[in-house]
Amino acid sequence: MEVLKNVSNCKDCAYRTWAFNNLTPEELELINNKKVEKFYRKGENIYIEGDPVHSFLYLQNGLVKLFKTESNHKEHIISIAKPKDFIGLLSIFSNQDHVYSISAVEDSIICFIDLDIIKSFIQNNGDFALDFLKKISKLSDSIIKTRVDINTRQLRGRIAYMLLFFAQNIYNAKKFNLPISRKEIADLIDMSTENVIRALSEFRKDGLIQIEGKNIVINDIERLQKIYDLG
Amino acid sequence: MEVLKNVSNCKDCAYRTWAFNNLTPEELELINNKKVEKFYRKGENIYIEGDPVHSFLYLQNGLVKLFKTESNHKEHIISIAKPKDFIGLLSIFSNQDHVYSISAVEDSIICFIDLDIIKSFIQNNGDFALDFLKKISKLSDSIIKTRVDINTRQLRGRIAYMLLFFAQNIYNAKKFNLPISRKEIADLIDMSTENVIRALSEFRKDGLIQIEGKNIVINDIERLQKIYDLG
DNA sequence: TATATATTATGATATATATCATTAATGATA
DNA sequence: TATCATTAATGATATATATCATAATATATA
Repeated sequence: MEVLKNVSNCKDCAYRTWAFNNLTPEELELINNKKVEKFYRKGENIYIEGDPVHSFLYLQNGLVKLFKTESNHKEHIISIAKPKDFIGLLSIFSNQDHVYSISAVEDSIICFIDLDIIKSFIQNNGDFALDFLKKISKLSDSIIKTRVDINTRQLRGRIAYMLLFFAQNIYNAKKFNLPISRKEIADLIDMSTENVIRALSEFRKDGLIQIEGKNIVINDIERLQKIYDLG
Repeated sequence: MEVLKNVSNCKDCAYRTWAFNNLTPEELELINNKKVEKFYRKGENIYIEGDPVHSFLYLQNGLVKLFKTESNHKEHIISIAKPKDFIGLLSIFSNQDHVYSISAVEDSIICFIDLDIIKSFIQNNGDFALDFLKKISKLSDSIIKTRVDINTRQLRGRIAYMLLFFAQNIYNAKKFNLPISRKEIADLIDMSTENVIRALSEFRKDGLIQIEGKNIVINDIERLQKIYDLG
């Protein structure tokens, strides 16, 4: 991790329109002064389960995963956040400590804003509060939807989901580099690593995808969508 | 469904402390005048997927389920709400229409508050906004936690989870009446109905529980907890 | 009350998935 | 570059779960 020196100005931040559009110039100046931007190399932890909650985290660049080790020792990825996403879960507003861990899946730049500042904005700026709730609730519900989508399907449907997720949701391209390992895919879709590998090989043999290591090309997005739909 | 006439006063509502504690007397009076209490018989739908979002829903009494039919025709229960719970998902603040359906699992009384009123409170009452966000985020995250808890476990662990959920979370008793059918348990934990029945029979044979129809007595809560923990 | 319908229950069998074993390929490191 | 460690790949086998079939109860409805 590295604290960035030449920090960007919040006013010019490409993501400002996301949820910070309703701040007054003074409020914007305040977070601009107080925010800290940090760079994390792929694989680094941003925080781990049990760490105290201090900040509201905002992903500027890169890709991070939210994960947890279950009591049965299985590691589980709850969600993957992409640029413009608030990172974490809403419980930062109600919990003292983080319930999940977060680490960088790709080199990432994360913007830390003191949570008390966000709270004061909610308290004092009604337009911000309402808009913020809208934005943040969308993200929270999409995590729930993802879990349901995945868990009501079996292996092939889940793999199709994951491929479509990266192609459509993250990279917006048919050709991309898988940012996570086969083991991490397994932890994301709750299947064994071997079966993830097998399903990917199967999809390749069927001509649905080309895959060489982490390099993926999606050949037949419609058929992939159908596999997902039928589950 | 039946609109109740002898409505209770919000001031005296046992659940007011939950999230409406920071309202001014005038604001409280406003929701008291505008709220509508409705009675739903077991099995009735409160709303279905696609219905427009009008109200913030608050469960006064009874038990309801939030569910969805997937594209692969599997029905899936996302969560079960108990008294004092806000019902639904946060996306009511960002979506025009409901994404999931809700129906009564037991006879229930639901309090409908116009969503615009809640939104205006968020906009105009900072203390309310902050407290409301805290409360509502806790609920949202607990749904995510539940999905993870269930989906990282296999049949017996999931059944144990479900039994502990009703015993500890809903009824606070070792003896209770299962409010949902075996099929609904299956839809909740993403397993087949037959396997749910089999696991319950197995738990009975092992002396973990007594079960006769919907009537359940938990004999060995520690062992049940262990089955859940080991997954 | 009688009849139809849904729920619960259980066994047999098929299918899906996990686990174990082994090898190859890749990446990290001295 | 050589060595070690991790990841990926594949087959064989064990285990978990779903599906199909059938019967017994329970519940709803005419």
